Amino acid sequence: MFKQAHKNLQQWYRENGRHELPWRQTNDAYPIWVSEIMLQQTQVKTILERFYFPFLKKFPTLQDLANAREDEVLKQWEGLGYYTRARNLHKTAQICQNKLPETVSELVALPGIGQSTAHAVAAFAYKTPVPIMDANVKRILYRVFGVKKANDKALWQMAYKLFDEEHPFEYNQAMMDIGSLLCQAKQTDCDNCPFSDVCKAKLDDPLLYPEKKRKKRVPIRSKHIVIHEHNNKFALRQRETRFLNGMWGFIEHDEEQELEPIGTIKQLYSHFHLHATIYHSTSVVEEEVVWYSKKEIETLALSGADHKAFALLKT
DNA sequence: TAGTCGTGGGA
DNA sequence: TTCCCAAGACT
Repeated sequence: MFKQAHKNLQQWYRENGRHELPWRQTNDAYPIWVSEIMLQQTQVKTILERFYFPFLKKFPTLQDLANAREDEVLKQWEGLGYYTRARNLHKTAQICQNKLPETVSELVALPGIGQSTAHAVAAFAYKTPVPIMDANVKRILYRVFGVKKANDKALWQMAYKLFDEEHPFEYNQAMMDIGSLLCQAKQTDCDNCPFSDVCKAKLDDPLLYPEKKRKKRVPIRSKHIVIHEHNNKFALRQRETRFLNGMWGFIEHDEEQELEPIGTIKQLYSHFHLHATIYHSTSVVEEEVVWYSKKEIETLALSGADHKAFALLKT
């Protein structure tokens, strides 16, 4: 059915694929898995420039990661966001120890590995002949099949229909690259696309596929963050909440404080916007806290908002 | 199933 | 500025 398209795709991939991506330069499942977790909801550029190499330098092997403390893993993840990814990465390393499993069913049972990542690891690390599914692939599927709306089940069915069982590894890598380079969310290059002859959306307007769901505005939440200082040390707590779990931060209040603010910060999260007023205090702290020097704080994993707050104090 | 979970790139 | 959205998982 897609024989000619598959042939076009193989040639396109040989000539235009992103072969230089570092996680394509290895057969080791460990760095491939790390890259897949990092790349969840995160752009390639960000991972490539700031996180992939430092993380692997700090934890070169699966065992090194398993033997690390969770605090160390979170520190390496600092600034990347979705910190549950880091804690699940650590958990999975401790479960597997020597080697990541090869099958989709075993992989998907591990913390932080869903259907999408399980297929990606199986396909890229172990060359298992299964199709992958991610934002790039989804966009191509919507367009090739001319579908504006679909659930996961329908998308997986389309993925298996379009799949090239003869050259699964190259096909999957190519799908990522076509989605990233040609079949983008807001821009297409249909003239150079291997699916040009079979794409249904090309007959219409590709940018109308998939249908955009209008987002709801996120609420603004106000907080009051107090940086307590005593003997050149600062009061921090390690969060035990679901939000930013495991991350260190200064003392937060919902209510306005009887202090002179040193400034305000804004932090944009996915589901709310934070407007925080920052205070500096030398009075006693009633909450249970840990006191750290400025140098010690640099070794802790802090969220973006806490970094902004602390920066206000230092200037 | 819809909400929760971070941050930054780019238009 | 404001918005979308990027190699999703979990509840």
